Amino acid sequence: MAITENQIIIKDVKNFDLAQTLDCGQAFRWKMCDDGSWSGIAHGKKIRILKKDNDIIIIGTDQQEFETVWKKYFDLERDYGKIIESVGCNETLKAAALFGNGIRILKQEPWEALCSFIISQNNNIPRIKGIIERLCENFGDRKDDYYTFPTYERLAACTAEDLAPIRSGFRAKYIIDAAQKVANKSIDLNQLEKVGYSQAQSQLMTIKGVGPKVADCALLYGLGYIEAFPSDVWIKRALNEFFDGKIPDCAKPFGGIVQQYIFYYIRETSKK
DNA sequence: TCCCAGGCTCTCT
DNA sequence: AGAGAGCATGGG
Repeated sequence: MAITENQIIIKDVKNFDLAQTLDCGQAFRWKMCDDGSWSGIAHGKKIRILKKDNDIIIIGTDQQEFETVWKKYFDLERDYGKIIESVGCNETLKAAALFGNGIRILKQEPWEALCSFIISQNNNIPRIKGIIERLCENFGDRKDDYYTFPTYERLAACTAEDLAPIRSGFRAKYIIDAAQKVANKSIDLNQLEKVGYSQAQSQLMTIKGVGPKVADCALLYGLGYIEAFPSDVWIKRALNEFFDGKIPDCAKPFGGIVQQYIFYYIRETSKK
């Protein structure tokens, strides 16, 4: 790894395609810039990231922050090549994994993941992005030219009418219920990372508007449960069409990653 | 215009 | 326990 004043370079990173990872529907605050780099906000910080050959360059950070924040966020210590190899038990699965071989599962902040996927229900990705942008602009903290993701404390103090400007529809009351349950400690998100998948899922489902799918998204993208397998309309269609309704056994230990390969594969190949 | 979207709640069998 | 309507909003 090479370091200069305001950026770091990570040499020879495998299985990391920025577009595949940042625009595959797992996170909603990344934008591609005119020069092909990507700009995003996470953990209250804004960075730009780009790829040059097989090197990853992160602008707007330093080594200390990289070690404590971005290394984990971008899941850089996981060997995705090995996972892709081990799902060879099924030809369609293998094809999907190879097609999306640059996807990494981002380890997002638990509250942001939970809140974002509450917003995602019965919704489409462009509109999810818009709602989240308005949520941040209205209730996040301003930091020079951007807004952080709102805290649950801030949203716990809101009414559904207060959230009207973000135009989230019927989801507003769900956001508030989630924020209140986290704020008043009836749900401890940090604790959920340690209690095991099933326990964590059922606790999340005590929130109004959180069912198995939204819970699985929070578990996978926010709480580090790589075995969580969010099953939305796209995945259900794909499972029925290609996999007899359920994922092959060889994929189960890292179902969430495989789920993302399938999601990306069917959506990209169905584009006109 | 119309259909549908990274679903869930509520009600009625 | 299983099926189906309704939900807010707006992208394509």
